[in-house]
Amino acid sequence: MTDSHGAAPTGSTDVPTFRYNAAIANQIERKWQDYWERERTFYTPNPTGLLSDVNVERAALPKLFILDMFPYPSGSGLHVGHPLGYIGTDVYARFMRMSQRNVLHALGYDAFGLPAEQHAVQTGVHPAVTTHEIIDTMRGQLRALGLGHDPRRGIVTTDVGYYKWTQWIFLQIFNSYYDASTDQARPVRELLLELEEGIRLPDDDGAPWADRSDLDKRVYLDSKRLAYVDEAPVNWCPGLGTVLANEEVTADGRSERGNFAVYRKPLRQWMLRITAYADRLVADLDTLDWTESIKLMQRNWIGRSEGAEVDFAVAGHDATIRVFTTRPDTLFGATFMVLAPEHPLVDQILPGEWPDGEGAYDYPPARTQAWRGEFGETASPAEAVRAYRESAAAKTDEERQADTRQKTGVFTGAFAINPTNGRPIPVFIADYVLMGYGTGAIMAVPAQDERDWAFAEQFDLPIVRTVAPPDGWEGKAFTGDGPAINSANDSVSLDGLAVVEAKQLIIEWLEASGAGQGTVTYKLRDWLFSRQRYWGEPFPIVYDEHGPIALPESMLPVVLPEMVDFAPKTSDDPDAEPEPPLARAAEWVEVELEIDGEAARVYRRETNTMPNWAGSCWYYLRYLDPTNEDRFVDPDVERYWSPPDSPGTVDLYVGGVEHAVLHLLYARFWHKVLYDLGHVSTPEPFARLFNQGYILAAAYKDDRGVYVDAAAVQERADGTFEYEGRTVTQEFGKMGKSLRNAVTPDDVCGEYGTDTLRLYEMAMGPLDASRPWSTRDIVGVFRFLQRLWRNCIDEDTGSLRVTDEAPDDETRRLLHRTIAAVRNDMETLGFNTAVAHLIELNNHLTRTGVAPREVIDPFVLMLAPLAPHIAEELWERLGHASTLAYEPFPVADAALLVADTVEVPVQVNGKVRARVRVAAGADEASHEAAAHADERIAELLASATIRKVIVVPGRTINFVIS
RNA sequence: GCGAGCGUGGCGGAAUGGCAGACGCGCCAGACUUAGGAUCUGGUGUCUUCGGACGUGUGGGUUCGACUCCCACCGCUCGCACCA
Repeated sequence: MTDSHGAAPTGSTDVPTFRYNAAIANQIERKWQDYWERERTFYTPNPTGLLSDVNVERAALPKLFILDMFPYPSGSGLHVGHPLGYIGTDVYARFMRMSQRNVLHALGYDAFGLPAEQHAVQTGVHPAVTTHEIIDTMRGQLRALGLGHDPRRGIVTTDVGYYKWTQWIFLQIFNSYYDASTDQARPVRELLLELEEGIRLPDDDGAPWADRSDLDKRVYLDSKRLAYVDEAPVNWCPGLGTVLANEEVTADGRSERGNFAVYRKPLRQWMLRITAYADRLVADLDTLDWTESIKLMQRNWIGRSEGAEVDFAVAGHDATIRVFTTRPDTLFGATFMVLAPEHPLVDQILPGEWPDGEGAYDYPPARTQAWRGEFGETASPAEAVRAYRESAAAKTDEERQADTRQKTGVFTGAFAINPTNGRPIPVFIADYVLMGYGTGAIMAVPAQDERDWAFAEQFDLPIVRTVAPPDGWEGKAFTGDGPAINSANDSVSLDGLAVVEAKQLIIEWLEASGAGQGTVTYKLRDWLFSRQRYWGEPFPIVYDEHGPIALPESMLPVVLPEMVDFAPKTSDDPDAEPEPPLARAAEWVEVELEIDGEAARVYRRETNTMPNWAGSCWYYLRYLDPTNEDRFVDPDVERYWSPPDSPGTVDLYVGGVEHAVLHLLYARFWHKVLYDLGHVSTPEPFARLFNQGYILAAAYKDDRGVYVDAAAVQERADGTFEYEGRTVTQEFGKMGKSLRNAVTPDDVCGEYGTDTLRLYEMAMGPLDASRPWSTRDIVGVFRFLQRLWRNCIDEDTGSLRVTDEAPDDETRRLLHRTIAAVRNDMETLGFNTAVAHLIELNNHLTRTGVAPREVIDPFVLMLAPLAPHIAEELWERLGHASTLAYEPFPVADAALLVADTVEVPVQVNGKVRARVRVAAGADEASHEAAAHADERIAELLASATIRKVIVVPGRTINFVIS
């Protein structure tokens, strides 16, 4: 503690003994944190089960589930930015407890994953050890913030008792398939039953079900599961020895952690069939109370687009190229095709030599020459294709991005047939077509697509407009709506139709002629779910010689084996093969089991582990019933907290926008699977989502561009900044270790107390806005608490100053206006204005110099959600025997909200010229009369013609004159 | 490039289409003080000939009345980035 600020304890001589300062605040805070723990104040009752022992009468109240995005325990500790959301939810939770709701509010820890593992690798200390040390430290820091969590529900995802159920949910996913006819997940065993009974036929081209071998049947069923093994190109990071999720790779293709190179490499990996839910994940967004921007990000990520698949025959080959297009109406204008460079069909359709002259249909030789572009000198299409692929592969991502204007590609020598008119059109490969989207091939319609236009210009390709641009159109591609032109053949004519109608008609024609059909495509891909890491949940899967087998539920949990050497095998060789650390645990991997009554035999365990996201997909459900050893959550408990009429289990979910897509999408997916299988009663996990802003802070760079310790920077008189005598430049950024601008809650609590920190974080701006931290400003709310304390407690004697005298009328009315305002602010998470209203009321009491109990009692209750420790202390000193946590929040007396008289501004031509007092509820005529009675107004109106008078009773009077 | 959001004092921010700048910081003055970077009291948008005039990024519009609604532009932030 320093000798600066009013926080200095009773060291100097003339500071009153009982003044509210940091020492007294800290003492009060510790006292009440101990009280809440001892009295189990925030134990939230379940209606049944193990957690129905305390406060059980409250389970009869309507439930409210408030959730924070739980923290990842990080070695660098907490700064004041981290708890912003936690304080916000705590204030709301405390308010709702006082509003007679049974509030569930808890905080667990998301502790599996790469950061902890890397830290462990670097220090050589096992991640289980460091993780628990860090969690203990964080629990201490968060306890000091006075958060009213139910401590029994604070699960840790790395505890066996938790991840057993993560594995159990994986089994539910593995043992399910998506039934397109009922549009829901169903158990695979039901599919098997229907196949065996012939109710359903296999949808592949294979033999009748009864004729299939057991192995064929197993392969078929495995191909239908929501969790399946597939070969997929993934982000392989040999420097970390693991594959990485897309979000763990930076924009320039390196690992977020450690900055190692990342390569695309096809590997056999576990995938979860999230794409089966794409439509529902989009559609159900409409039922959620989330910000539009987050919904939009999810919609964009899922990337649903409607269109058609069209088959183009390849001239001279027994092959067809299937394309996806959102503009089937422009099919008549498709003058060439483009395949992704790695499209599997490319090598099949390459002719032996360049088709010039005769072999190039009607295209003149000058043109076909141009199509070869920079590869014009190559001897054959095959060589040109090889050269182009090499040049494309050599490009970095940055070069590719810079190239978005300049199209590159090469003619394959092959021609395809436009199904509308039989015209042969050249087939190209180009890297602006991506293998991973649609079918990896496009029909190019330069007249209606800017990219295709650019390519056509580059390679001298024909352009045929099939949508008439508006008169005077001087642009290139026209992507807007307009009547179709040049779009007719013997069996169909789109000419004159608008885009929507044309699409519909051409799809009918495509389907009738067998050349294609309407379809929907998504940008969303199945979720790559395995990692070559040690520090994650093991899969409940073993292998026999044919493939994966799910362990029965009775064999859970599959415990992560203790390993001394848990480090991944790393290298700088892009061709190195991943080696999961668990593969080295030989005794664990080889396991003899009796599965499903089969004879005991040796299996190999799955050695990949689950990604970090798995544990966070369902933690909110475990909060409901954290100690249940028989179920992931008891059905009765689940139904209590997720009544079927609620749009989602969690009533309010608060967290940063950085999880807008991945975590929130993954969790919604898991929840929907559990919903389909009847394990949860709501179709969505999070009914309302609120994104809190970030706390920003000034950071300072020296002339080398290196960040210096912001706490040691001084501001000069001229507004510039210096650090150790050198000039540094200021910028603002997210608070944290890397910018060296972190302020810890421990610092603020030590200097002012936790209540001041809480109040400051709530007062500094709206919860959803990012705002710069300003240590200098904290003293404002500290003074507020100090004044409130002084109004209630004599600073010299410590005795209560509150009187039983009735407040004067003005004070009483102000109290009730404050109650109405604060209550409204609490309901709408407008904590910044709630604080302002309380400060106003307190300033009024300070001015009048009296503290009537009739005002102080409700004042303390209103303050309690924001600054609970000082509120509890004052509440006790006011003579109340127990905690105020469940006292009813004050209700304003409506009669006191309407004043006897109100001051109304009088405008002349919209400008305020005077204010007059009128009786509350006075009619328009009285308002007008009062205005005329005003000297200044009378003067202004005397020499003018009144054209109109607008009176909004209680609001304004406006004279329109000329 | 596309999409979304946001522009209010020196600073953080308030304002169901009806008194712009609540509340806080800072600043100014005063009180108490050996002292104050503690605490308390008062003041504080700009200009002003002291009547008032002007003020919510810029320009226009709707309205008796616009920070608020509409259009265009400028600036900042975020997301996506050849998605066919």
